[in-house]
Amino acid sequence: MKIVYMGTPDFAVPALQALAAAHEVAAVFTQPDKPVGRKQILTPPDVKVCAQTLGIPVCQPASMKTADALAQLQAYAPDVIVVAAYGQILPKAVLDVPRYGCINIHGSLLPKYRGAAPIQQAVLNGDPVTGVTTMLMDEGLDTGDILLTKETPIGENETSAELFDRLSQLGGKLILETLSALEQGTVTPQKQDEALATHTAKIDKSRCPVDFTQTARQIHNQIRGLYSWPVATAQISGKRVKIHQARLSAGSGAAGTVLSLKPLVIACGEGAVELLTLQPEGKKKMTAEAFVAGHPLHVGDSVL
RNA sequence: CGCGGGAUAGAGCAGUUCGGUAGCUCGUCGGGCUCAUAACCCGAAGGUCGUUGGUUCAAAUCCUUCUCCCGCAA
Repeated sequence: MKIVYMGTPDFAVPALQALAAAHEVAAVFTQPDKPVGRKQILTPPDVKVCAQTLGIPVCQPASMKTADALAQLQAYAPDVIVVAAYGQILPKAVLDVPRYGCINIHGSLLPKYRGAAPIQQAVLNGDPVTGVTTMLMDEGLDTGDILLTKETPIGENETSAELFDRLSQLGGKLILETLSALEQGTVTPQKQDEALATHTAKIDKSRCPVDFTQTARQIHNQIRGLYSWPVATAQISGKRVKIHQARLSAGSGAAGTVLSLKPLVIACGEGAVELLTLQPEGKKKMTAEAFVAGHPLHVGDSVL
């Protein structure tokens, strides 16, 4: 099949690689290069870098709603368009271009977690299982008919970053299966059950501060769900500190109390968490052991 | 020139205001104690204090040049 691929961040890279190995990928559409970081260096999206190494033509229209972009797309005459974390809503005119339609790879088991941050949301909620879904896109937000799904368990200590990585690989496999099923006509699109649909908002930094009066499990889910971006934070020794990684620990006490320094264990509203990797404001990431070595912190102190 | 923090022993920090032979915690190595230990005790090694130039009898500390790292904002 002749494919046009639309995707932008690292999540969309494995699927592109999988497709390029098995099909003809005529072109890749991705977001324009954007200034990134403190220095505002113009950086190409991961998918663009990947497409270039594969020798696939890249288009970066600012919007797919323009006549120019549409014409550009039509010129490739794709049989199918595969979309993964592209970052733009596709207008009906685009959806109608390929005869097999537009297929989206989504990082959850739809209709659960439609929207922007399905993977992080699954970890934040402490879900035991999640997966990827391929669906026929329609004009709604992740509301199209489901083609195939693949489940995977979420590890007890797995972070969003790790799950992202695994799901992107799974997505690559699933899209290949989906395309061959489509070609052979062995898949029937299934309507989504609206009653079970949930939405996930984009993650922002307002969810970063940790409230140690919550249960250890809630806090643990928050920390691993927000890793590696934007990362949970807390006030320790008067400084704002990012908590990169932590895990559940035995022990209990008044919420926010330091129960031990080696390892660094903090009591929560219920249970306790062991902090593993920290980063004070203006400093580099460091182990909890290193943090304790240079900061006035004692057993019995409170970090609330 | 968006705002701000930082660069001192392998790691994390103090010392910089008020210049005067570099210190703390941890780690490492050696020894001791112990049935034993990630615990405890004793001892040791390890730093041209990010770079350039300057002021001074004397600079981690004051002035100057540059480099790099990071937090926030976008």
